[in-house]
Amino acid sequence: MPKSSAANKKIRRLPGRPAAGTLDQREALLDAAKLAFARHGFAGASLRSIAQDAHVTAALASYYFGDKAGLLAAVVDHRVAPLAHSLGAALMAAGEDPVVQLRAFVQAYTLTASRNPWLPQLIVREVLNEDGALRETFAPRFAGGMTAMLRQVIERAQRVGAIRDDLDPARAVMSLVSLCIFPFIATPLVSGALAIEVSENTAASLAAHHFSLFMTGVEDAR
Amino acid sequence: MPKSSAANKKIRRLPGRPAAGTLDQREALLDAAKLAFARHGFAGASLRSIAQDAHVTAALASYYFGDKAGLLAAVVDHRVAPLAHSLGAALMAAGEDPVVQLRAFVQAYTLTASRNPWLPQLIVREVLNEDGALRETFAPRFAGGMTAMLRQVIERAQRVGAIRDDLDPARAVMSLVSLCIFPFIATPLVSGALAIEVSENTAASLAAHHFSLFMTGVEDAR
DNA sequence: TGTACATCAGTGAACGCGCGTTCACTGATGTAC
DNA sequence: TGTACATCAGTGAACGCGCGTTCACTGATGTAC
Repeated sequence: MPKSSAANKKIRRLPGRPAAGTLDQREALLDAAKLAFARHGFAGASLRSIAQDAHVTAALASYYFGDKAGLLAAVVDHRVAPLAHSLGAALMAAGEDPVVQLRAFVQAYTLTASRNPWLPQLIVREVLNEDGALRETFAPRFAGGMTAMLRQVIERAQRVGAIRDDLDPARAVMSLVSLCIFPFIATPLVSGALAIEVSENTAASLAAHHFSLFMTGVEDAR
Repeated sequence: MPKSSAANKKIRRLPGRPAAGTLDQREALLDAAKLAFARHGFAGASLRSIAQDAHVTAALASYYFGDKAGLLAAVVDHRVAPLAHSLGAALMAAGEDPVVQLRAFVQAYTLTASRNPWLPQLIVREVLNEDGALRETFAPRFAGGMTAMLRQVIERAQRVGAIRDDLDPARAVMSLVSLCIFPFIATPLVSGALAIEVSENTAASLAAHHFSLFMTGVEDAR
């Protein structure tokens, strides 16, 4: 009769088919992977360390996701995509007024990023990578749609007279996105040298700062 | 008599002490390393591929710089530091008027970054890394000093009445830096989805956009 | 209800590979005479 | 000026290591009877 040896320092599963309902190991892997990829990059994060964080075997990652690239793709599908879609939804749900839409986007993004700091870090890291798998996957899938939406909103704001119409709308989108994203990827600079608190508590205040700086800098003074 | 075999496909040095004056192999290694680290990250760039780019043996990198971390440190010392110092100098040389100083900084940074796109990419990458060697090296050495200088200039602008004094100066620095740096690290987004040209040709125009957006967004409307 | 068995989720050990690093060695250079 | 030799910049092959991945195997589960 096999007996779980309590003498073992490590708690480890017995071989053989495990009890049902333990299938959230897949979720644990995705969570550990999203954090590790954001912290150390795709190349710098090893499957063994990710598996260890998830209390799981490294072989399980290959078993579930095929290979390391498949794990990254799954992180994008099941962790990044839902958040990206919810940002689009927040912009859409804000009504017709383009200024209100922009404020809603900035608020939604800032809150999401403060709750999930790994998100902008993972994206920037992998979009930065010239050979990054995400570069061909992510940019067209999310960044493309998101920036296109923002661009339309800004062009509408220009037509309505809320934003100077001599401003290049693409550059306006770029600047808005810069203001929103950068504080979350420059953490050591922001919370270190500048001593700014970036957290869920300060998210509303930070969003207000970014939105008002952008809108004032951009508004039609006529 | 040893004869350089012209039949070899690869042009390779003969063993033994080489002719004098070929010592720019060190420089070639630093240039190849700065590009590789910026493109693939510290973990993702191999010494063998860097050495190949520099037309040099991998063993030479260890011979010159001790180890891989030493190569990164040398890149910081001999490639990053001069550019960082020249930015500080540009700000200092701009006189007393804080608004003029800020414009000078934005112009100098934008021109430098458009000429050396690897610079912001390398910095963001390694400062992003939780275990990055640069995180403890770079942030205190450059980012700290640079943000402290900008902060002083902005506080002076507030005293002079050029910037609203209800604005948190640290947040103002963060936003200015966000506007300047982000466009150079989000290349696939900026030159892809947004179709914005970021190059030495457009640097002046881009700098003007960032400076005017920032100053208008931030100025004292009294 | 009890027993026999096919299924298959997950394992653990091993695989080859590319990595950073080391080191005995090479031979043109610069110096001593 | 010519020769002998110590120096040392750089090499190439080898090192051990950790990586991603594979695969024969395990045994609880769910099903058939």
